[in-house]
Amino acid sequence: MSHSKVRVRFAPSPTGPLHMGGVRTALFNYLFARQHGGDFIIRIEDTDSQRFVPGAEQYIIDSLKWCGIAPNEGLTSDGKVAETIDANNPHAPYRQSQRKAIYRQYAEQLVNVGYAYYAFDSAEELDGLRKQAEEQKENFTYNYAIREKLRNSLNPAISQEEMAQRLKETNNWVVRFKIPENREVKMHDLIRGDISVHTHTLDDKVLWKKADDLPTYHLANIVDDHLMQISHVIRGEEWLPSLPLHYLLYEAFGWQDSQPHFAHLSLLLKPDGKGKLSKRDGDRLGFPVFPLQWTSPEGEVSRGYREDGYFAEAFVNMLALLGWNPGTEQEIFSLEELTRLFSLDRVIKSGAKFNPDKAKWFNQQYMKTKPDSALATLYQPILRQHDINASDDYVARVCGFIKERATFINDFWDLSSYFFVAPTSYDEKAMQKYWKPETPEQMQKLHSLLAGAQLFEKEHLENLVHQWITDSNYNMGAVMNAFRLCIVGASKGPSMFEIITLIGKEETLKRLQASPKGE
RNA sequence: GGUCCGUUCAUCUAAGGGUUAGGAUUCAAGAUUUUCAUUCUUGCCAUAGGGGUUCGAAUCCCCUACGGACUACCA
Repeated sequence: MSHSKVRVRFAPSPTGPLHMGGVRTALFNYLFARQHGGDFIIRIEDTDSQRFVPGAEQYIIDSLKWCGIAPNEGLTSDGKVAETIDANNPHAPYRQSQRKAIYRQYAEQLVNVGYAYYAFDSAEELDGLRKQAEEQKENFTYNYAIREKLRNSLNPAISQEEMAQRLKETNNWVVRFKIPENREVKMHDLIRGDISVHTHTLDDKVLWKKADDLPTYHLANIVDDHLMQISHVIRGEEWLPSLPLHYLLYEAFGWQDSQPHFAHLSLLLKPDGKGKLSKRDGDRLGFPVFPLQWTSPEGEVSRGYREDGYFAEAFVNMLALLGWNPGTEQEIFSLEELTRLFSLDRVIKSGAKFNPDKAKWFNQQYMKTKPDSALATLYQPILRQHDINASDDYVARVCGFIKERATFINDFWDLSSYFFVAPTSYDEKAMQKYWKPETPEQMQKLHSLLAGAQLFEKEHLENLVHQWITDSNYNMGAVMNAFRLCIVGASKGPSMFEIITLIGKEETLKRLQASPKGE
C-alpha cells in the first residue's frame, strides 16, 4: 500500500440533495487532503440512471462551494464536473456515466482470471429464492455454497454453447464476483482498527450489467479509485459491510500494493429516538438537514442551513466537531485551523446524535465576532423587504447593537425594527409592569427635557436625564422602562441613549408624544 | 434471521491502567444591566450490566444487554 501522494475523493451519487452527513464526509476528506498537501477529488457516481435526479449534481457542487470545501480535481475552472477526456489529465472524466467504456474490460479481466463469472438469473427467480429462504428462516447467500445450482456459467448443467449463445444474443446477464471459498478476510480500518470477516457470509455481488452496459457501484468504485490513484478512502459507515468485497476485488485485480487505506466514519443520528438522521427528522423537529434549500423536481421544498440564516463557517465548524475533536477544549475553529489540527485517529468510532441546539450556539458564536459592516450587507436585503431604505452606515451601527442578541440574521428584524419604524403596538406584559398612572406625566416632562437638549449626544443625554430623574426623586427603573416602552414598544434592546442618539431627536420626541394608550 | 460496527452526564465529547471522571450545549439558580441579550459565578447530571486480569480498570479480556449499519442487476 504505497502512495507517494495523498489523494482522496468525495464520490456522491446524484440521487438527491446532499445531506449534512455527506457534507461532513466531504469535509473530512478535504481536511485530510489539505493537511497532507494532497488532492481532494470530486467524482460523480451516477451509474444508476433509474435514480438520477436532475439538479442534484449541481446542488452538491453548490453546497460544497458554500461550505468552502473546494475540490482541486474533478471540476473545471467554471465549477462544472470535468467531463472531457483530456490528454493532460489521465484521470478525467469524473462522471462515471462518461467512463462507461472503461469498466467492461475490467469485468472481463476478472472473468478471465477466474475471479468472476456470468450469471443469467432473473430478478424474479432470485426474489423467489430469497423469499423462500426467509420463510424457512435461512439465509440466502449467492456464493460458493449454492452458485453451481443457479443459472450461471459455473453451473455444469449449462453447456458452453448455450452460454455463448446467451451472452451473444440476450441482454439480461450480469458479471458476478466469485467470492473465494472458506477464507477469513482480514482488513484494516484507520478509525476502527482490524476487522475480519469470513467469506461464507459474503455474496457474489454483481459487478457489471449487460442490460445497461454499466458497472455497479462496487466495480466502478474500485476501478476508479485505482485509476485515479486514490490513496485513502474516507467514507460513511454504511460502506463497512462492503469492505471485504472491496479488499477481495483489489486482490483479484492484483492491485493490493496500491490499494488505498480505508477509514469509515460513523453516522449522524437522529437528535431523539433511534436511527440515522433523515430529512423527516428535520421536518419533524424543525431544523434543516441539507446545507442549501432544495426544491425537488416535484416541487417539494426542503429548508437549508444557508436559507435558515446559518453562516457557512458555523455550519462547517459544527459539523467538524460531530465525531472529531482536537483533544483540547477549543470549540471554535476556522477552516484553516481545522486543516492544521485534523487527524483521522481522533475521529470518534461511535455514531453522533445531532444536536440542533448546539448548532444554534455555534452560529451565535460566529454572529458575535462578525464585523458590523458584513452583517449590514446581509441585513440590507431583509430591510428592503420591509420597505426600509437606510444607509449602510446606519444599518451597520444597528447591527453592532443587536448582534449579541441574535442567533441568526433572520432574527434581526424582530430585534431592531424600532430603529427604522416607530412601534405600532406595545408589549402587554411590559405595559402592566412599567406603565403606571403617573407615567404619562413623567413622559411629558421627559419630552420637554429632551426637546430642550442642545446637544443630542449619548453621554450628554445620559447625564441630563439621570440628573433629572434624581432631582425629581423619581425611580430610575420606572422612568427608564417607561421611556423604553415609548421608543421601542417592548422591554428589550440596548441602552436607551444609544437608541435615541441613533434614531435622532425628532423621532425620539415624536415617539414620546405618541406614547402608549393615547396618553 | 445473518454479518459487521459501536456503548462515558439528556446531547457533543475529554481522560491512550493511578484525576474529587474534565469541558461544551441544554436546563436551573444567582450576580451584572434602566429592559432584553451578552458576560460572570454556581448548581443538576455519566463510565450499560456481570465476570475476569491487576496492588489499582472508564481504559485490557470475556459474556450479556442495548443501539446502529448492511443484507438489490441502489449507491
